[in-house]
Amino acid sequence: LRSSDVARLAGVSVRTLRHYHQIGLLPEPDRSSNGYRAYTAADLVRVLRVRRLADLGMPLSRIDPAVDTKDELALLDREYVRQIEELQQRRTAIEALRQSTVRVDTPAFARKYITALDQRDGVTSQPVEAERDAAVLLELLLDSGSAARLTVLNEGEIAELADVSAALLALADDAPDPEIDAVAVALASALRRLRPVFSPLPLTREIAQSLEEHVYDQLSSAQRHALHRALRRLSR
Amino acid sequence: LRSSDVARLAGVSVRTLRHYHQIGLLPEPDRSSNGYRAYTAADLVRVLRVRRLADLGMPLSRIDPAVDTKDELALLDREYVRQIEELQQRRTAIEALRQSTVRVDTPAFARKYITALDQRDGVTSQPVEAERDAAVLLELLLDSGSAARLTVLNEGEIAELADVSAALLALADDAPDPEIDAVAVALASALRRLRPVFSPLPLTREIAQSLEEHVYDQLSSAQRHALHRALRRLSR
DNA sequence: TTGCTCCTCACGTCACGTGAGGTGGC
DNA sequence: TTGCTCCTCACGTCACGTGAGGTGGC
Repeated sequence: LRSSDVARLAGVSVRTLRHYHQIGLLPEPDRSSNGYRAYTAADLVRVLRVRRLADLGMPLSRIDPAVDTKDELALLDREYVRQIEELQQRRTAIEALRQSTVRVDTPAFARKYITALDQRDGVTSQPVEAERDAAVLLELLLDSGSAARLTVLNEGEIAELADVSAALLALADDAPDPEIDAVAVALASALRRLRPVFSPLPLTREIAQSLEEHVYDQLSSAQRHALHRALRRLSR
Repeated sequence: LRSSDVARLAGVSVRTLRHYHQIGLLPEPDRSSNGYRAYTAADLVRVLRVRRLADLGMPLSRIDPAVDTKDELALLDREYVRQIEELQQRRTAIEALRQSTVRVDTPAFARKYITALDQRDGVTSQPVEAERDAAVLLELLLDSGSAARLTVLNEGEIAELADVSAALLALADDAPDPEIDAVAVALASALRRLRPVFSPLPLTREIAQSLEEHVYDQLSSAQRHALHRALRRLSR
C-alpha cells in the first residue's frame, strides 16, 4: 500500500499521515526500492483507529492506539456537555442582541436610554456614540448591585434622563447664556437622583480622571459649560 | 491609562492588547516620556467592544469595531446550531461505544461476533485482535448495503461463526491432520453462507492482496493450512 | 519529452502564552 | 542595591494545509 492508498482508504490526506509519523502515532513503514513508503494493512488499521477517536474530537496527544480508551471517552463526554451549554448561552446572548434596535455593544442597563436618545430630534449620531461609550465605561465600573439598581429606573425616569441628555447634546456653541443655564439646572436635577447609584466607584484617582476626561472630550465648549455648572450645583 | 490598567479593566492580558495592535484591531496609543503606552478611555471602550464580540466566538478577523455587526451575529448563530448538533451526535456515538464491552474501535456489525469470540476458552487475546483488524478492514471495504446485511446475521449464525473461528484460532501447530481437516470443513460451511455478502469488493488487485496477506500473516502454520483447505473447498 | 506520483523541507494558520533579556523609577 | 513594571523580540501551541523544488517510471 502506498501513501495515497492508505490516505484514500482512511479518508485522510497524505500530509496527515506524515504528521502522524512526526508525532509518533504511526510508525514509519519500510521503503520500496524507489524510496516510496510501503504501508501494510496493519498501518491502515492503525490509521482508522486513530481517526475514529480523532473524529470524536479527542486530541491526538491523548490517543494511544495500543490502549482501550473508555476513560478518555468519559472525559470527552463531560467536555461536550459543557461546550453544548456554552454554545446555548451564546445563542441566547446573540438572540438578545439581535432583538434590540441599538448597537450590539450597548450595555443592557442603558438600552432604553440610548434608544430614547436616538429618537430625539436635533441630536446627531456622534454624541449618541459618546453617551454609549460612557454607558460602556459605567457598566464596567459599577459593581453589580448598582448596575441592577440602574436597570430598574422606570420608563418615566428614563424618558426624563433622555430629555435632559438630548437637551445637553443639542446645545450649539453659540447658544445664549440663559439657555445654557436652563440645561444646567435640568441636568443637575436629573443627576441628583442618579447620584446614589454612582457613588462608590472602585477607581484610583488617575483612572477616574482619565474616564472623566474622555466624557468631557466629546463635548463642545457650550456643552462643557453646561455640565460644569450642573456639577457645581450638585456640590453645593 | 497604562497597559496593565486597560488589561485589568477589560479582563484581558497585556499580550492580548499587543496582539490587537499587531492585527490592527486597536491603534497604537501615544507614548509617555518613559516610553510606556498611554491609553485613553476610548481605547478601553474599543477593547471592551472587541471582547464582547470575541467572547461570543466571533473570529477577530471578522470583528470591525467601527461597524454594527448584526449580520455577522446571524452567521454565528447558524454556526452554533450546527456545532451543537455535531456535539450531540458525538455524544451519541461515545455513549454507544461506552455501552459495548468490546474495544471502542470494533465495527458495529462485528461487535457480537467479537464479543462471542472473546468469551471462548482456548483463544488468547492476540488472535482476537487479528479478527478485529479483519473486521475493521471489512467494514471499510464493504459497501453500506453489504454491511447492513452483515449486521442482521442472527444470534445463532453469529454463535456458529464464533465457534468456527475459535476452533481455527485454537489450532496448535502440532495439531494432527484430521483435526485440521475438521476445522477446514466447518470453516468452509460457514464461509459459504457469508460469501454473498463479501463478493463485490471495490478493490484493485494489489490492495486486495495486501489485505489478504495481512490476515494470513496473523495465523500460525497449521491455521493457514486449515484456511487454505477451506478456501479450496469453497472454490470447488 | 510530457504527465503523474512520490519525496523532503519549511512556512502559514489562530489567538494569544510564555519565557528571555533589558530598562526606568521608588 | 532591590523589586516592580514596563518594553521588545521571538519561539511555541494544534493539526494539519499549502506551496516550493526535486526525483523516478510510463
